[in-house]
Amino acid sequence: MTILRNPAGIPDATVARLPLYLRALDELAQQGKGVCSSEHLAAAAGVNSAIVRKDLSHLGSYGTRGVGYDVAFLASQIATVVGRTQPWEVVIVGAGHLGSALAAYQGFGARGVKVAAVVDADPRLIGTTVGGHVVRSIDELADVVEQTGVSLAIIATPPASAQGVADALVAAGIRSILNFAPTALRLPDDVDLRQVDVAAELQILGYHAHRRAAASSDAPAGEAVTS
Amino acid sequence: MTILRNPAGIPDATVARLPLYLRALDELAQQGKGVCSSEHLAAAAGVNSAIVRKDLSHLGSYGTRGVGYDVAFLASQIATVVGRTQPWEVVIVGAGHLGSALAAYQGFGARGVKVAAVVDADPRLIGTTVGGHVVRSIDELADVVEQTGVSLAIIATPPASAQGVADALVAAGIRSILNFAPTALRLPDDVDLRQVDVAAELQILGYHAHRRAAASSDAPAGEAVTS
DNA sequence: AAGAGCTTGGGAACCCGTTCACAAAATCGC
DNA sequence: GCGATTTTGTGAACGGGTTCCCAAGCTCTT
Repeated sequence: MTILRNPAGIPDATVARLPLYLRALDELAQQGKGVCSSEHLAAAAGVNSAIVRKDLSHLGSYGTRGVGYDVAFLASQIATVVGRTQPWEVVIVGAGHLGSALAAYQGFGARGVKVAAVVDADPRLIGTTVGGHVVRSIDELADVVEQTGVSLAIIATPPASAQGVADALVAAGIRSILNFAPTALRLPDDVDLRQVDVAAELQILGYHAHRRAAASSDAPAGEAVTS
Repeated sequence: MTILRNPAGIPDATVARLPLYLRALDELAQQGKGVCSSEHLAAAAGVNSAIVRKDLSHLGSYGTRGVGYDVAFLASQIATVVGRTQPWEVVIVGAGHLGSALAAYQGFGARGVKVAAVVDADPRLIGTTVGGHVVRSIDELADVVEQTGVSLAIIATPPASAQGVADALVAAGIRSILNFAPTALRLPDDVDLRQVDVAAELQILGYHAHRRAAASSDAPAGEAVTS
C-alpha cells in the first residue's frame, strides 16, 4: 500500500519541514509510540499543529480522523518523498576545523546521510585521516565523484576558495551544494544551493538582543533622531 | 550625522539579510569601492536589487539617486542597526568536534563576534584548550556568563543534552541561543532561538536532487500511483 | 446502535514578503 | 544651463505561506 499522489508541487516551505517531521517521527518511534496526533508531532518537531496537518495533506491523506497518524507508516512515506530510501552520499570539500567536524559527525547515519569522501587543496592535509576518511586531493574531485557516485557536496573552505571549489564541483557533475563559506556563490540555474552562515545567524540574534536591551532601558518609543 | 529612523519595525526577512549586506559591503570596501549601486550590492550579497533597495529603505534614505550608496557610511549604518558597534560575546556549550571547530573559527572577528568562553560537561575535556580557550565546566555556566557578560550562546552538544543545556543557559540569563543540536527546544517566549540542522539541509537538497532524477528518467508527468 | 468526543483535511481569510514599475532626484556631457 | 542618463525610493500588484475554523469521519462508551 504505497500511494504517492502529486509527487510534484510540494511547496518549498513544506519541503524544508519534512526533515524535521522525519526526525520527530524517529524519536516518537523510539519512544514506542505507534500513532501520534498532529498536535503531538507538532510539539516534537517544534512547529504548530495546523501547519503539520497542512504540510502532510500535501503528501496525501495518511492520517485517520479521530486517531492520528501511524508513526512508522508516515515516516516511511516522508522518507520516500524526500528520497531517503537509501543514504545520500556526500563529499566534503575542505578538511579544516569545520570540514573535519562534519566528517566526524555521528549524527548523519540515522538521518540518511553518508560521508563518501573528504578532499582538500592543502598538501599537508592530503593523506591524513579525518573521521575515518583519508583526505584526497581536490584535483581528484572528478574521479572521486565518479567513483563514489556522490550527488551532494558540502563546501567547508575559506571564502576565498569557495567559488573555485563550487565551479569544480559543478564541472564534476554535482548539482546540490551546501555552502558553509560566507560568500555569495555564482552558479548555473540548475544547481541547487543552500547556505549556512553561522556569523550571520549570530548577528540576527544580536539584532534582537540589541533591540531588547534598547527597549528595556530607553523609553519604548519609536523615533530616535540624532543630528 | 547619524540618523536612525524607526529603529523598530524592521521586517524579519530584512533583518535576516542585513548581515549579508554587511559582509558584502566589507568586501566592496576592501576592493576600494567608495560607492556602489543597489545592483552591485545585490550581486555581492547574492540577492536581487529590488529587494536591496526595499530593505535599505526600511533603515532610512541613505542612497543618492543617480549615484548609489556610500559603502563606508552604509556599512556603519547597518552595523549600528544590528548592534555590531562592539563585538557580540558568545559562549559555546560543547567542546566536541563542532564546538571546537567553532571555537577555532577565524572568521568571527571580522563579523563582530567574539568567542568569550567554551564549556562542556565531559570531565575529560575540561581544562583542555580549544581554539585558544580553556574549556570550563558546564557547572560554572552561571559564573562564566556573569564574568564575561556574554549575551549569546551556541549549543553544540549531542541532542540528548541540548534541552538541559538550554534550560541552564536561560537560568543564567541568556536570551539568545543558536542551536546546532537536532532537537526541538522548549523555551520561554522571551528567548530568541535559531536552529542550524546540517542533516536537514542535506535532506532538503536531497529532495530536489531526487525530483530532478525522477523527472529526467521517468516521463515528466505528475501522477504516480502504486497499489 | 447511537451519541459523545477526538482528530484530520481542507476551504477561506489573512498576513507577509517579493517583484514590478515609475516618478523623483542626482550627475554628466555638451 | 539643459537634456540625457543613471539610480534611488516607494506605491501597487502579486504570490505564497500561515492561521482560522469547521464539516467529515473515526473510535469508544454506554
